[in-house]
Amino acid sequence: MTAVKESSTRNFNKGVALTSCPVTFVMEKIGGYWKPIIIFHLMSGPKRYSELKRAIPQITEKMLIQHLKQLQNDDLVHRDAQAVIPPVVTYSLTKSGEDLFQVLDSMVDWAIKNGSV
Amino acid sequence: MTAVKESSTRNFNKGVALTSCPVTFVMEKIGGYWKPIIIFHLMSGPKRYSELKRAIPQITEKMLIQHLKQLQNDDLVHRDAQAVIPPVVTYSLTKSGEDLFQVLDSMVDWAIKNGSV
DNA sequence: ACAAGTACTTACCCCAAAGTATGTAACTAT
DNA sequence: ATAGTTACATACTTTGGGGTAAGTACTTGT
Repeated sequence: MTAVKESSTRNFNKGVALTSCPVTFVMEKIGGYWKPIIIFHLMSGPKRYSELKRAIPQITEKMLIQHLKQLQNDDLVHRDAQAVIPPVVTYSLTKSGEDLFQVLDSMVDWAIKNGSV
Repeated sequence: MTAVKESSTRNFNKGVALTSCPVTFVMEKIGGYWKPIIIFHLMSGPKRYSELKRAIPQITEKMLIQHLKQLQNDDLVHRDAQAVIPPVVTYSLTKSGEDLFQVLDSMVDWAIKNGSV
């Protein structure tokens, strides 16, 4: 157990910045490499786990379920599992998840304007 | 020198995903804890280094200049230094930086709607 | 003489995110 | 019998972002 100072900036952020800065709030939800990509693929409709895997070949299975779980916890993605064998698990965006379209869209706009692709 | 496998997902991303996914492109520019906050503070006009420091008390000086440098390299922020003593260095948003307003704004919208603050 | 302010720089540490590799349960098709 | 499919789980390692602490050069105020 390595102690973390009570007064560290990290702790301060966890308590204050994350809840008071809306942009950081969003980053916490869709930040990282894979989340926006997963969300993007779910924008075109619900997908099975294996479909997502094929749609994003570079992602490892660990990263895929890990992020799907986090997205569920953040109520951006809904998981529907059918109790059949082989299992059929379908992921879809929640209302909050769908609402992210505006955010991703403005990002794409900016990227196009500013030298990407 | 620890070798990194040629075929690692990371390398693949550096070469492909970063340039082909606009959202990831944006994340690379404004991702992380401090960049959006710094940009936010520059939205209200040019600021001196020390002004930024006072405006964001939790940030360390190392993080502040580090990110200011990265923002310069990404052409989001402009640095203006006057050769006087004590030094006067002013940071301001470039056109690209100002254009980020739409992106940050849509993030704030979403955050308000979805349970932050 | 020396503290204080300005805009940094440098060395070092820590941890969480990301990646690698492998295993599992339950069934189906050959 | 055994290979394949589906949707995961788990142990281990790496790496980069972020943090701490301290120092620098130059000048002004007391």
